[in-house]
Amino acid sequence: MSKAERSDTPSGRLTLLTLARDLGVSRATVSNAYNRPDQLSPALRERILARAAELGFTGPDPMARGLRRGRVGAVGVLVDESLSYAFSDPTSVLFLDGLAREVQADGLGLLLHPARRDPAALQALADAAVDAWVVQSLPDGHPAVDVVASRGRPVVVVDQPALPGVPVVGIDDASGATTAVRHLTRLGHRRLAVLAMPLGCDRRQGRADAERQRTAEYAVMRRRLAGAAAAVAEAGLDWAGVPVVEVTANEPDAAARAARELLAGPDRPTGVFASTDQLALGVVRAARALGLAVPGDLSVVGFDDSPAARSAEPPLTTVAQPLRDRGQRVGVLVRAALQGEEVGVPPPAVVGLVVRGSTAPPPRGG
Amino acid sequence: MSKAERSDTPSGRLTLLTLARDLGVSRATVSNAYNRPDQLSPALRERILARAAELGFTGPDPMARGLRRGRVGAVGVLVDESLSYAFSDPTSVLFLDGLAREVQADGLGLLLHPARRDPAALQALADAAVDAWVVQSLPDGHPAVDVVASRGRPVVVVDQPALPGVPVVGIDDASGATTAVRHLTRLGHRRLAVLAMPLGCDRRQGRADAERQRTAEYAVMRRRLAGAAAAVAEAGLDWAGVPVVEVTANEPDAAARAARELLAGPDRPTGVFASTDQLALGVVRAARALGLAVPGDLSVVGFDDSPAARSAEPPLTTVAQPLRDRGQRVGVLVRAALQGEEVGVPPPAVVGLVVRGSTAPPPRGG
DNA sequence: GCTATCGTCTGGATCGTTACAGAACCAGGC
DNA sequence: GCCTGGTTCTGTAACGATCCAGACGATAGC
Repeated sequence: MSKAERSDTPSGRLTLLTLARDLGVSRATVSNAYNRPDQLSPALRERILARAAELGFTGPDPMARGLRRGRVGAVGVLVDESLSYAFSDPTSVLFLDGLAREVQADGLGLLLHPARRDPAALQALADAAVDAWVVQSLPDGHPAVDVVASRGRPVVVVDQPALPGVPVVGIDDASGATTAVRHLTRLGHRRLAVLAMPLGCDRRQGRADAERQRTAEYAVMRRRLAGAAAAVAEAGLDWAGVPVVEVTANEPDAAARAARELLAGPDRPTGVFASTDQLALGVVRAARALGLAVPGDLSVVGFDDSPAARSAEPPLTTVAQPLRDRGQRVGVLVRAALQGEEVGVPPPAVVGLVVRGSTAPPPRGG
Repeated sequence: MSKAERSDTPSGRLTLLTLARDLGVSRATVSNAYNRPDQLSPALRERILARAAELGFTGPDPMARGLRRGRVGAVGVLVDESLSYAFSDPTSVLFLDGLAREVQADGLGLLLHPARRDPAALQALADAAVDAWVVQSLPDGHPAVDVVASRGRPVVVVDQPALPGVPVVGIDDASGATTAVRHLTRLGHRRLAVLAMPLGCDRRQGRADAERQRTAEYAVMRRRLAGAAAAVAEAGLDWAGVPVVEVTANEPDAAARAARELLAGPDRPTGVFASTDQLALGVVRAARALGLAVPGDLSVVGFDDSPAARSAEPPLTTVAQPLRDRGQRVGVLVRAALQGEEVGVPPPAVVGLVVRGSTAPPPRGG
């Protein structure tokens, strides 16, 4: 027996060694009983497991195993700012669900960390024990992204920000937005407006000028606005004349507040492109509060095709993106990367317009 | 120099040792540069950190540190079945948000694991590297609960199930339900009905008889039903005559489906106690679809006081429990337990009825 | 000048596991 | 009898860090 084997500490904690000494076998054998059943006789394995249960030993220590194997069984997920936001946004919820479902096949859990900017939070990210990181829809240049990217573990980005050499799972936001706005112009709408999610971290509310649109920190919004602009130009209209209203948060309430003044004016729009379904729901609510009929007086197009869009009253015309699928696709990439495969950047998923009840031709007088 | 120090592997990976050799100092000193700045001269520390940045060394390996220190910086959260459920339920969302906010002060993240029953999933739980577990509202006797409880780490349970020696953060469900139903009886309602969340894992839908109520796997529902029964008895009514309808999921849609048949009958109730706000929202929706006015024809009381209850139309009368606070309280317990403090079972939080617009005296003819 | 104290830094032990090379044993074939 | 091959088990060396007791100078106090 080696020195270690002979050591006779009373050992409050239960370890492989405890068990091995108790049974008079080597640590390696106990380890094999758990990890490689084919490496020892079934009889001995049975004996080991039985004695383990007796002593209350519940298996190898996860951290020690993690160190040795280089795996902990956790996928880090960097979500925007507060968890409640990540949980309130249906897009995000379905994404996380899809991701969790996919990675749980490998026994992986999701380690959620909000992407805060303070040093303590950044340090916590650097210290987080994960096998890979998923960065979910963060603004360009967020310091937390650099931290996780520098840890040398596989990284998969969702939507944004683009990182050199890092696969991004996303959709063709621009063409989705173009389709949405084109739907409105083809219906005959000439007075349009756009509702935008936050364009920066400063939580501004109100008209976003061209400069603000161009310098938006969220790439997704930059792309959707650009797509919308393209459709507007295509219809022979002036993009500068289309009010783009930035909302403080991607929530119906905030959108309703923002939409109220937009719809109260004299030259109110007849067609609104809301860049997410959450915003679209708010627009519909505001319209109703002002006595406007949707789609009679006002057409609203959303984006995402969240569950709420389907069950809304009226059901929302929206750009459909495969929400839960995205999570799953990210999970597939993560699993592949963890198996050492080189993963390329997948092409953006296709999006298509789903026409429902929230859009119609503009009112006669409009 | 020791044998280890002399070792001249090319070392693809960057470790403390790499850096120490490069700088001609000991591993301990490099470690101190990161963890105990007061243990070495500022000049040397600066030199170490600078060189680390140069070489691209981003700090000590989290797993090795985890093994040595006995901490990984993760709180495991065992959530019911699928993550999307945990994310869709506002109760759960606010709870998780409160928990995350609290524990992030210690740099802890939330490791989410769905509580599945298959062996692979249970194994994944046993192998999860966490400092503590939070069990969120699981049915009695769920095998996953045993697994996490047996790992020897601190455990805090939310609502249910009760575990010997484990602190539970919860509310006085029974008295909350009693208050809610009493509110209806005091308004003069005599024909009552109750909507219940799932009582078991078998996702049944329909009337739940006394036996089913008594043997419900979810303690929270057992308590709320018992509380409701008490109020009914108090009003001199027969609990057996009050239909208790079990809904397949805690969602407005499912509740609306279940409520439809309840409200369609000839002797439809004039007052419904929905055991969660989600269910209450569904009842209101179903009532409206049937042409019943709330609260004119039907009074509805919810439970939880979720954000949706406040902004619903009409705003829901409901039993208010401090949702985000609960998360924070759990976080406090977890942090305390991790600091080695003995944590007792805190008393259940107080709940109170918030009377809003969804309740009124029964219609005259009723 | 001699000890006590302080601030810095080092070496070795340790955390609990898994990977790997090889020992011990048995059976079978020539 | 000797070699080959297979199964089963052992011992040692990592994995990458942190903790702790002490070494080493320099400074201060007497």
